[in-house]
Amino acid sequence: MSEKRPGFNRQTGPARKIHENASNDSQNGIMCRVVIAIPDISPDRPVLIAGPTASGKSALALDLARRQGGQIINADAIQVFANWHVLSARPSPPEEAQAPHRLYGHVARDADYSVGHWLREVAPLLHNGPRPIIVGGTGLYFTALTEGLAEIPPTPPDIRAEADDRLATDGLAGLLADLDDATCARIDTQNPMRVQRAWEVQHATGRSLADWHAKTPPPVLPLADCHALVIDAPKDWLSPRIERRFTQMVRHGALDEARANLPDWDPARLSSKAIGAADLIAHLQGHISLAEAQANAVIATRQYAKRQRTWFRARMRDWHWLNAADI
RNA sequence: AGGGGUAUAGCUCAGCUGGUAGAGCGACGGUCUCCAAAACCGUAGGUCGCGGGUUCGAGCCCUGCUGCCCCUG
Repeated sequence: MSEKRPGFNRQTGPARKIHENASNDSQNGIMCRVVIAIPDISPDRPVLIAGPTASGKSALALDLARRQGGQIINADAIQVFANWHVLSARPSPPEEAQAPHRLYGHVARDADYSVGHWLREVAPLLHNGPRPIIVGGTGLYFTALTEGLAEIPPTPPDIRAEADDRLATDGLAGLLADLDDATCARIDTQNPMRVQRAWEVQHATGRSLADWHAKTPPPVLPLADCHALVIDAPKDWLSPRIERRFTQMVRHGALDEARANLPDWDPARLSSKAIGAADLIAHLQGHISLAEAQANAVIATRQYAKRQRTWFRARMRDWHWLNAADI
């Protein structure tokens, strides 16, 4: 009874309702009554809020900021992009007005971005300005923040292009041939992206990925120094919300947003990977119906939520788990 | 009503001249230290519409029925 299943190892600290209020998300048109039961949160420690899409983490963050003060910092790989506001479920302007928001929509749609960029942008914010409330669904970002990330220089575009080329002509084997055993043992050698990453690091820096990893610096924000909250959102609870939310997105301008991206649409861009983007574009191009686009997007979102849950369960065992239905 | 076609995994479909079924997608589980709303790995689903018959053996042949599609009237 004391041994809980891995991934459901919730801490059972002193939980009490710290507030109860109703908020009206004017942009998304979603009325939500927020009643949360979380442990004591001191107003001067950084707060981390991770959770699957549509689990209500943004509302929780905003609520905390309004109540205790603090700046809300985005930890979502897609919400950083300027071109998808509604579709990426970014806080609405009225919401953003209620507390300082950082790292939202500040990256151009054709720009590169990655954990490294993010970590470099977050670090200075941790010691300047109000208490950080870092919220998002990108597990890798949180892990990099609290467990450390090797300080590998960004991959130059020409190296990336060379790797793309090499992969296209010689396949995975072509890239693997250049890697050392230690690196091969460390990565998924069947995964083109991981292999390419290792190859790029090797070629751009002259050092192996395994070597860089071995010299990972200490984390920018150790878990012990903050309140780390993960929202546990079971599939059956989350799926209907995902479906409903996409309908809301369409109702609130997701199609117009897609239309604005249509003229120079490039599926290869990172910002184009926003779930639903390609589907809405396909619909605007007359390839599929809106219903199909919607169905595809909902499926992709559910699959994404599953991957998030898997990451959280595996990597955030020591975080404080909150039941989504309780917040 | 007559003629033709079709009925195989949740969905879309493969299955050569008969030897007890496969794929893609979805579902489910997992991996992941720089494209992570990405990429990858694994698992489970089928009394082959129903009933007869031929055959050592039928998803595949014959036949009756039922559903759906097309054509003619």
